[in-house]
Amino acid sequence: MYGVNRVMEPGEDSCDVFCVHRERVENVRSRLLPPGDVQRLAATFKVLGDPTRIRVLDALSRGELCVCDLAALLQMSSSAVSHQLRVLRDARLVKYRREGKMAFYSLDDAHVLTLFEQGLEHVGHAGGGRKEGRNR
Amino acid sequence: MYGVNRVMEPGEDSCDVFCVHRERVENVRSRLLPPGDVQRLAATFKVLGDPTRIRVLDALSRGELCVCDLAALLQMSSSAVSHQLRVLRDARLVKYRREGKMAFYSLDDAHVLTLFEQGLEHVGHAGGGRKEGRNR
DNA sequence: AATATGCATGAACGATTGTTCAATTATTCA
DNA sequence: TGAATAATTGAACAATCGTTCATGCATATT
Repeated sequence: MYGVNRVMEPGEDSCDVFCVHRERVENVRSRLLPPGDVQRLAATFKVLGDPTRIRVLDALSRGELCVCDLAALLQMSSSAVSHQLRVLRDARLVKYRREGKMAFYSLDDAHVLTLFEQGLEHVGHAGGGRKEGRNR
Repeated sequence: MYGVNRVMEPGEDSCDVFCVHRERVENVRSRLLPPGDVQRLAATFKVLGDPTRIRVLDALSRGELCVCDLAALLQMSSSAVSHQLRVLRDARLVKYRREGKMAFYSLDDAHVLTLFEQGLEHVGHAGGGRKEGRNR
């Protein structure tokens, strides 16, 4: 098939590991994401990778809510909510608007909801309980 | 506007936190994702939330590779790669095919690439270096 | 059968994470 | 001005994560 189990030449550019489909690897290497993108991408997904933050985003997917609304809704302290909101804010997943002493949070843009839905598609939303398509 | 800063009645269903836009919260509460979906969604994103695993998926986005290819390409031990591949496999993000003593890994389905691209859109792939659209 | 290879796994370590508790800032109302 | 309220912040803790190192298990080669 390909050049399986190629043995590396003595003088050749050594890269620590042998036993490689060389052409294929070189081809892929030239098209890898730049490190900056890798970091940013991983950072974004990492922020999404917490149940509490998912619940926050899910709550906000219907419209803006203030911190104490979120705290009441999710049954957690406003401190905990606030900490998570900061993380979400730093990742530009939510934005906020101040009105008096309250802060109203909402999803930052459409990408967030799309990511959300794509994720749900992947896990197959097999849990039931809510209608498909999230009708909104 | 809404019923801001409503005071909770003495006999009323207490939920730990006050100061709520009650109708709004109740409305949202009835449409929240079921806990199972929340967990699965967070678990999937958590797996995606690591630079090494992003690099693995990025490498596999061009086609299947064996473990030692990945190790050479990403300059890491095959043990580390194998561990991460197991995590990715458990999350159904990659699948594998055995051929002799080699294991060829590839992305599990189209959702993975879509999630990937959506994530890139969110971070704005500001790093440059690779053409937009990933032409594939 | 004995050796070598490609990969998977378990234990263990340092590093990071999310929560709680306490204190602080900023705004509203009396 | 002073008290009350909404939210933010910092320190600290247990829990989780990703890597390394060592070992185990198949398959292939001699």
